[in-house]
Amino acid sequence: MSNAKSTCIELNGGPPAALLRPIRSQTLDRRVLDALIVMIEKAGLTVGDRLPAENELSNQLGVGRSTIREALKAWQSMGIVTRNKGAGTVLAVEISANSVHVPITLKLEAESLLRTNGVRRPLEIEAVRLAAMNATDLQRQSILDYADRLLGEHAAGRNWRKTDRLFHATIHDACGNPLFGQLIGQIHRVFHDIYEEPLGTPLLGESSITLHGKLAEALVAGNVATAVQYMLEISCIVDEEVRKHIDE
Amino acid sequence: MSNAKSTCIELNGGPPAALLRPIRSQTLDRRVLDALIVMIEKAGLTVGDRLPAENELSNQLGVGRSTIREALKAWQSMGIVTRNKGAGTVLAVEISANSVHVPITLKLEAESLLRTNGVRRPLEIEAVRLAAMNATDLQRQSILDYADRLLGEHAAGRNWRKTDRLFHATIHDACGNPLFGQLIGQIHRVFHDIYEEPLGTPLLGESSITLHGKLAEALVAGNVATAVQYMLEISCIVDEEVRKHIDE
DNA sequence: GATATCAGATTGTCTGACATAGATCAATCG
DNA sequence: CGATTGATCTATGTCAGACAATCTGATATC
Repeated sequence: MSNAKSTCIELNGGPPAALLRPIRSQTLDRRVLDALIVMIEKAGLTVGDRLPAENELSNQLGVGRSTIREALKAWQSMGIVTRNKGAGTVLAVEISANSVHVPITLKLEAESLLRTNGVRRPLEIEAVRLAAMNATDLQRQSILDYADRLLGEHAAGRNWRKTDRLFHATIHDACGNPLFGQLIGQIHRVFHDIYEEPLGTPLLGESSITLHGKLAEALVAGNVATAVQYMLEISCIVDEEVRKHIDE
Repeated sequence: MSNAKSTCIELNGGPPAALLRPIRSQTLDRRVLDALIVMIEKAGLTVGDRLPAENELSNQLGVGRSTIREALKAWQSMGIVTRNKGAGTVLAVEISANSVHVPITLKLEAESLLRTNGVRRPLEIEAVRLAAMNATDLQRQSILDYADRLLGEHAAGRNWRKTDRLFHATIHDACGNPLFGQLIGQIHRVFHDIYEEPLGTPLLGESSITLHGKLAEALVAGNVATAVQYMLEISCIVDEEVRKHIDE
């Protein structure tokens, strides 16, 4: 292996991962992050676990604390870790050596509420289409269960938001392409963080609840066109709610 | 310039007169970025312009250089600025006070080449659908022109990649929702940075060139269904190219 | 048992210093 | 005269040490 004149540990001999090379690692903080990924995987750290302290990383990797901080800052701004004064740095997403996190930014203008939903719509619809074709029996059963629970909770006047999230997450999972769940999830986070939380009111209208039940039935039955149609209607209801909100 | 005191805008709030104002102690680098946005807008800086040096920002804003660096690191990791040793920090995207850049990360696994194209497909198709319905006459003419140029360049054996980019960018522009262009553009960048550049070979097959011409005709004629169909075929050709590449 | 307090741990910030790569410009040589 | 080379300046990259602010957990107290 590469056991050259390395005063630092394995910062210089980054493993040339198979096929998916983690972008060009020339700057020091990039290599720090690469080393951190290896370290995290070796230690089996997962979401919620705490990373070693900055000073310890600094000693262990043989780089200054500022470099460690800048590397972690990059991860923090991308949402990969969360850092709290006094508490430490904790992992916020799953991460492994054969995955690479690509930063993307959405530039939102003041009037982009409808536009945000506009890009979410085709993604949701495609996810439903794929799920209706590819879902396993187990997944179809889960989707049905969540839909029942959703209708029940709504009828009982209880909080159905969490079940709604699980319902859609199951669909995204069933479509077979995890990127759909990732993208839609983050766009959903945009909705929540940028719009709902500051505005104080949820944008998801209750009128879509019954459509969720019909969507589940069609999807589980493999009725692709019908399921897609219901998903489209659900998305359009969000548009209406947004317009109603803007008018006020 | 005005007095130096006014440039030190309420970042520290004055240590002696520090009231109990900050209930929610926003982190310092966050405030640095907010101040930077104001500064950029006031100075009229745009893409390609250089920001003041770290030391100057440190003096003007009254915070340590490490804080400036961490703030800029966050912007760098989100692709908002690029930084080069000796050269300085330059703006990479338009930024203004009434826009917010939302960080999103795509976690790519080793086998997600097809999956990346999988999420791009519904976005491209929806963009074509919207463009076919909403494009202005001027935009339709541009799309036709670029398609002609594309076919001509391909027939002449010249490099047609730039024209291809312009062709699609015009469609994204014509769809009326700038988020489509943003998302697709960044996903395209993922393709290029992560896959094509390390692998050394372009994935866009030449067989799709003729389809571009048909797509342009259908789109310009407002024939929505036909245009969508051609866009779908183009995207599927990319899938085939990817599969061919994986088999080798 | 519940609360208050204290010590340790950890990130946030500042300061100062040096290293390194890009940019600029003048001097040199063909 | 033009182009290359070299020196110098500028700005980011990295390091080290220090203190502040805050959270965690254990201890002490009622």
